[in-house]
Amino acid sequence: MRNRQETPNYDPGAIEKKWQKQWEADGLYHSDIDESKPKHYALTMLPYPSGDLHIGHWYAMTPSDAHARFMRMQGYNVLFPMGFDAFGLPAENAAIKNNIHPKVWTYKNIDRMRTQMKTMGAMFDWRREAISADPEYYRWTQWFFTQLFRNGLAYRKESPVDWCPNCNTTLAREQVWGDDRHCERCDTPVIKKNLVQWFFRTTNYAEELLYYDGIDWPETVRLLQTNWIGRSTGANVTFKTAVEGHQFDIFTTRPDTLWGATFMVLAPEHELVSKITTPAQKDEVEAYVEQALRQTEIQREATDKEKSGVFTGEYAINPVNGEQIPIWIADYVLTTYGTGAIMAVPAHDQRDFEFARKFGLEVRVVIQPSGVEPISGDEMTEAIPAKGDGVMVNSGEMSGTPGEIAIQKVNQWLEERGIGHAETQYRLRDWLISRQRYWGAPIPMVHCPKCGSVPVPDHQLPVLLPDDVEWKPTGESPLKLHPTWRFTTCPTCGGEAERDTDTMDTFMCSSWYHLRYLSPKYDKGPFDPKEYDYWMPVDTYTGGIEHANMHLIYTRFFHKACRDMGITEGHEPMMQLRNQGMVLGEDGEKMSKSRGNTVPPDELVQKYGADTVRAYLIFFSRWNQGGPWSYSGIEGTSRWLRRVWAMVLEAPQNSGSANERTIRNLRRKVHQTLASITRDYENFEFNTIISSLMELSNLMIQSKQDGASATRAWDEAVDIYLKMMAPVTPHIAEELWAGLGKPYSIHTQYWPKVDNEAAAEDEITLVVQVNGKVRDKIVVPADISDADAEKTALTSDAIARHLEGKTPRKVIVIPGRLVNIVL
RNA sequence: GGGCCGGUGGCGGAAUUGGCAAACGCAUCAGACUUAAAAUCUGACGGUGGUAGCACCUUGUGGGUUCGAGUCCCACCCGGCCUACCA
Repeated sequence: MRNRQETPNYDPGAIEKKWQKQWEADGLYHSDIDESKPKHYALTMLPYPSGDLHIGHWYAMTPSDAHARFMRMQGYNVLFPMGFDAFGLPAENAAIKNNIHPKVWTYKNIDRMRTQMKTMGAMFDWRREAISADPEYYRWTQWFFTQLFRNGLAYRKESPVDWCPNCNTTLAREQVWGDDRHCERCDTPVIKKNLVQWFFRTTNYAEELLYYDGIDWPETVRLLQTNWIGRSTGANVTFKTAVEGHQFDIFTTRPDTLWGATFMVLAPEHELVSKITTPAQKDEVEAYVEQALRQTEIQREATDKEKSGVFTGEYAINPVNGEQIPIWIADYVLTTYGTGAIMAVPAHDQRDFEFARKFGLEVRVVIQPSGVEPISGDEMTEAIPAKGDGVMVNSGEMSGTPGEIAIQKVNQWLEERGIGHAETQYRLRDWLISRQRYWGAPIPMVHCPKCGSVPVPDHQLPVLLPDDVEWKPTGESPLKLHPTWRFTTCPTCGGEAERDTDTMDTFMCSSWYHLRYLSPKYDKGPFDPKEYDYWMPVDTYTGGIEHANMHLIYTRFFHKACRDMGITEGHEPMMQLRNQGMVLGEDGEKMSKSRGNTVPPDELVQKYGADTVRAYLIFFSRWNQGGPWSYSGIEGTSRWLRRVWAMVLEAPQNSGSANERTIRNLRRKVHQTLASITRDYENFEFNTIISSLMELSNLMIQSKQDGASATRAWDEAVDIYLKMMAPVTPHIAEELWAGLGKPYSIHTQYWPKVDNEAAAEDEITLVVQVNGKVRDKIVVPADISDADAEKTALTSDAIARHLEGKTPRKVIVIPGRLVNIVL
């Protein structure tokens, strides 16, 4: 109020535009190879150009940007690129709805979102922008496909696959969610279809993907991936049918229960079913198979469904004891896992138990748990899981083997007899890559009646996506309906051939975008090796945890496959991963248009400025946790920035000189804050960065009132303060920095160093407890000895009152903190 | 059913990783400034009792370890996420 005349108002709209222009004009955020500096590749997951920048994008990108800026001030040459994951279904859906070409829709959205993103003031190097729908980008996506094909990592097969009837396309296993098995994009329950599709051999890497050596990834992501990959160990055992001697393998995690197998179960789709079924059972079996297949088509539903199945009429010989046991078929056995056939041990497996009880099959106990009465198969009401503490019984010569060594011993026994061998199974499936949609990178393969599937040669890439296509979904690939596009000649024999009319899963595009950023215009390969050698691997990667089992698995697979093909180096693409949580609406619910609880970032920027929005987003909660938005909360952050503005610019009310104690306290707080904020930036703990800055400005404002503003300590405090806030609130920091006549730009300054002497406390508050209860607080010199601390504590009046004349049994002294007197 | 994460004032959240619970902010209340309002500034603000010094209670519940537990261990309750006939 007093200084309105001379102090300009904080006008974020004006200063933010000004500096964004200046930074762009100066190329302040261009990052080029510089061998004299250590490099830091900071990456945040690229957005899909949905049309509008969402507050979630701000939430994801702001801390990523702040951390990148911090690293830059730490002396690193930082690369922080941005681009667009531009292929994908929403473009087609919007196209259908509004009758606008997917390409037009997508590129219009990109322009809009790029403009919006620039208002964030992030240090993106836009020269490195990559857009996955550009032909110069997907040329290399296609090139990678042909590389994978040539190296045996891409193959084509017919199989029952997940089909989304709404999106009219197949999906990868990872893109089918929830207990009702719905489409990840549109929530429609998926159905099964038998189709010929392209797959990548992700399962080749199942084992290696379980190792996270040398990378710093959150425990939760590693756990999600580990569970998804689903490693289980056991044995494969070969059985024969009794009559015709057909061989078939089963997988079991409990080979030590082999003697308890009282029947076998094949999946209805198992190839042996038609061969072994006896004439008497034929009608019943065929009816069941048909019903099971139809059911799969509708949906292989319901976990708590009643067991069903049919006897084939044929028996199997149990290789461990020569017994004949009946072979059934049942839909609780899946073709897609293991060998599609199991031995059933009802005494020790709940599913088998339910099946046995329903159909009156024998239940035979072969593992006797310790400390329990011998159990009888007839009397059991549920299966007794075979745990490690049991002992094998009713198992011929293996009887008496203790549980801890049973599996290993049986495996050895099986191997010696050539009956079976130890085996590891993974739940992970190969990655289904074909999509029956238009807006994607065409699969660069040609199908020739003579030569089979032939990859399009490198010099013919990219296989361009034609513009003149009827993209309305019919269940057929739109490219198939194009009058001419699919007809071509075979690259091998020159004969008439057809192109593959499917496009690739967009997760293929995003599996390597971090490589394209290195050199988005490079045309001799997917990336410039010079750039690769300098920048890779990604040092810090940030993004949502929802990608744990999709993008983050795919990109690791992709990198490992490329390594084995000699394209990349190292075992992992991203060294450090950090996940953000989710900003919820003010009502604590997930934001959605239908709920009406979305938060529009553009309006907030207009009202408060980008710096306030950035600061509030990282202040309101722990970043990896997320939480509800608050419109009144952001007012507090806005208030803080206005206070800082006034603190730096307004003429002091008290221009006298501060006393020594004020100066000492000011410097101590500044350097203590610097130490804790430095640690917070390093650890991605952003919310406490803001609260520490608020605390410090509260003290600085007080110091200023006490006459500190004409001192060197004050200048130092302001200098450090602006540098500490620069990564989070880059515009106001730059403006105030410039206003003080300091050299442009604050963002190229080095991070200040902590003065440990200044930060040291010379007095501490000694907490004195009696029997663990705080009874006194005494200010003492910081370097007080344990003995003196004890003496001081014991002589306090307040303590004496609580001692009631008794002699302490024990006194515990925690140096610099407290004394606990135990009576 | 299995796995994981979480539960701290009216609200969002801090807590040096076993050492003063509630930092910082929001909301609220009171006061200053103002003709008035906004903005700004000052103060109060976990609960109970007391004029007060102070005392007792308090981190989902119950137990345990420890001189000392929001933090470690055991059991349970609640909420969220993932997964699911995976043999």
